[in-house]
Amino acid sequence: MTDTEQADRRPASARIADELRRLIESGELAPGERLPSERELAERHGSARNTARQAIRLLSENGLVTAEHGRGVFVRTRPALIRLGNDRYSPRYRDTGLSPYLLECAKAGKAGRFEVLSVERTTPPAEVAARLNIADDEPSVLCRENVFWADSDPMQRVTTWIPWTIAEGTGLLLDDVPHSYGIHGVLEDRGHTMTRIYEEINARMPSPDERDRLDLPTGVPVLDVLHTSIDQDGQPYELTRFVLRADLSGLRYDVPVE
Amino acid sequence: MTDTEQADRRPASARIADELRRLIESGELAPGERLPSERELAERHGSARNTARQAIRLLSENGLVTAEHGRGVFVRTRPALIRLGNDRYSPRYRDTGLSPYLLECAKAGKAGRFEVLSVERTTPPAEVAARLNIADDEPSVLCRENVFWADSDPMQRVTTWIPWTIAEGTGLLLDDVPHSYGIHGVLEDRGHTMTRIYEEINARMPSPDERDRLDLPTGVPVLDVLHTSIDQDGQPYELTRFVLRADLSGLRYDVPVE
DNA sequence: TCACTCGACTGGCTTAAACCACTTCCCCTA
DNA sequence: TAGGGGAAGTGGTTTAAGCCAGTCGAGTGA
Repeated sequence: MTDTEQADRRPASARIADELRRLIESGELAPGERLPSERELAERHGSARNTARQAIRLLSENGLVTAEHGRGVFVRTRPALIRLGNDRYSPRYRDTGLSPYLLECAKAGKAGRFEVLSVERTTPPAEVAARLNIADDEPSVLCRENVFWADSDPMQRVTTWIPWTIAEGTGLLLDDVPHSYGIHGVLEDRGHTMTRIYEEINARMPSPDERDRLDLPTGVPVLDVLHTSIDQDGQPYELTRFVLRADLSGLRYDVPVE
Repeated sequence: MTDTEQADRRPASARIADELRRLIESGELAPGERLPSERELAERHGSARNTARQAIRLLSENGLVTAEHGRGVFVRTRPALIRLGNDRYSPRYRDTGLSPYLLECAKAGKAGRFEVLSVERTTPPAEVAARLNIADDEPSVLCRENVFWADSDPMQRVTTWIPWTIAEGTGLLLDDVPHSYGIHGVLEDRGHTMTRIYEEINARMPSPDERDRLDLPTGVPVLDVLHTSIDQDGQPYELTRFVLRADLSGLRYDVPVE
């Protein structure tokens, strides 16, 4: 009784969302399956289409469904995590000769690759210059922008800033970094040892630009990760910022028990 | 020209959102300041109120503004990060005698405290039992639920499972854990040394329940963090899950350069 | 057989109007 | 002076209608 009363005083959109949520969580609506259309949901509940739309927005914000323009609204499939731990440079990874991203993709049966958007010598933003401990009034950093793909999904946007004094002569200006371990592999080959000294992780909804570039469905937050490393001399040598979709890729740190 | 054309073919709500975004990023609308009301925005742009509303939703999803029922829409203040690195048990923290959360709150000039929601001996969920390497068919774990407050903001929801064999006799069943370093301090006092072996971080929109309990404004994602630790004998001794609002608390790992 | 077009369907955006719920503050009363 | 009531203003929800834009398949034509 109390339940019914409580349910009835809630907004209609919340009630529609609850019914759909129940169907999804009980498995009656399987992952990947299409929900009834907005118009059908509205008619079925005797509501306006906007009310059904609001219900779907609620589910979408909860990560249960994803809307695709012209196709329909679909139940989300379970997230596939991508490893992104703090032991990124540990021997466990180095031994494979692959970057952690490629390695995780391989384990998940996906084809991973970096697409280079741009490589250029630029003047860094003030915050980047400060963290890299360099002057920000001259074009003193190498800035690389990549997109990492897992199969056909754009997974993360990566921007890396490296002091020009470290980058010059490394071949990092090429579109195709000649090392399957990526930039870090090239730098290690040149005698640099790297230590992570700062990492910052935030979650937020994507900007329209990010939504475009990462091809994000509605309601998917992004993880915004920033980290810096120093080399063996204590000099900051790299600042990297990732923006990655949070539904297909989480962050994982997993130490095997020996 | 091209810009204008491009802008004109975009939805009106996106254009309103862009103008507000510009005002916010340029500082003309300062953090904490109130935006024009939906009705005023609509009239000013010659649009319907719903269109202004949609614009605000876009900004809200991007974490730029937050809507408060009956009061208005406000520019977000800059996130105050809470440290949550993998060096949680390092001497740097131990020396202070405070848990990392309390320490970070102190540094940020906020009063942090744990509110205990429940402490009980229960049967763990299957996944928890598996990670703690115990049988899941008897009430064999201590389960604690806390809410962590920073000043008057409910910041994170914490659930901790500890094998009963480890928990019994520690005083962990009390509402008030007798140690400012928290559960981990109590366990360390009893001779346990802990090592983080698994950490998983995801971002998603909150469930309605979480939105209630954490008192979340619209458009704020949560970070969902799960980790386990082992003791000196290699036995899993703890599984903790945090759900924390992503706008007031990020995750940070910060090693000072010596 | 291939390529294209078109129609039916999907979600996305907008309008205009109404009512509800919450907050704030002012004014009036006890 | 302290408290309560109410008005005004805010965001939240809903309705009903229309048009736009993307998807997909059936059918047509070369």
